[in-house]
Amino acid sequence: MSFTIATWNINSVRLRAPLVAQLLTEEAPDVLCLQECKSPVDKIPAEVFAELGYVHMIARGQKGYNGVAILSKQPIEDLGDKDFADLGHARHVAGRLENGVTIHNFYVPAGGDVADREVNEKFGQKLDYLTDMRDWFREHRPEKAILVGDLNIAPREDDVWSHKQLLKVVSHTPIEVDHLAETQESGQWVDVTRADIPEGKLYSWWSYRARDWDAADKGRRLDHVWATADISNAAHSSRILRHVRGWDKPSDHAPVLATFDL
DNA sequence: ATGTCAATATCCTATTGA
Repeated sequence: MSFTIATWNINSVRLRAPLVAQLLTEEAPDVLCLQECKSPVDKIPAEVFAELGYVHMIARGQKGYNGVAILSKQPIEDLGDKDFADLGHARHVAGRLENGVTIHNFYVPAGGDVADREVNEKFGQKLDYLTDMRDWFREHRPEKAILVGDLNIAPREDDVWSHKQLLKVVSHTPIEVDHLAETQESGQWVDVTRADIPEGKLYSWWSYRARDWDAADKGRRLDHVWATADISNAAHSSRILRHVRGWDKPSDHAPVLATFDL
């Protein structure tokens, strides 16, 4: 069986429910993982998605900030969530499909503006969140699992528009890249997107602040699809839907997709 | 490159977060 998973930081699921519906209609992924829903779970417009066949949803939410949801055409068992680094935020939820595949949906803290935990508490929280992820996956070695989400780090030089100019910018600093690498190693996660598309610049986020995001093209690959080694070979056809960033009233993130033959 | 966008609280403007 082949199934396609998509991940998308939606930046308000209520405001952009029509865009979610458009993506579901045009791409028909089996599973869509959303981040930054910015909504309590009971106010997510699940009925809009159910009408399109996505009758199963597992979600965690809070008022105004954060929030993650997994929409699925197939039944998905709620495996719970973990409040990594004890921030009291809704940033993770996990589910299991009937084929036995576990899905982790993450929204890693953005980390604020200054890349120094001594003066910026949010940066420390981001590093602690990643360290807690690392320790947890060391303790609970994932198998037959997919991890997706807005990890808020662009690890490779070709994951950013200018490696040199972003070395001190939160999302691409060496300490963040190191922390992300340790998390990836602890779960023996394979970066599916880069296994599929190993060469060339690849972005999933473009700032709202650019006058012309498309022309400037100063993007970063913050959104990721990882899989454990036992199923990563089944992945193919990875895509980042850049054109979605150009939709009316868009999210600043584009959806990232991968297909697995399992 | 201090620009744009969204949610909230208090109210139609400021603050916070990204």
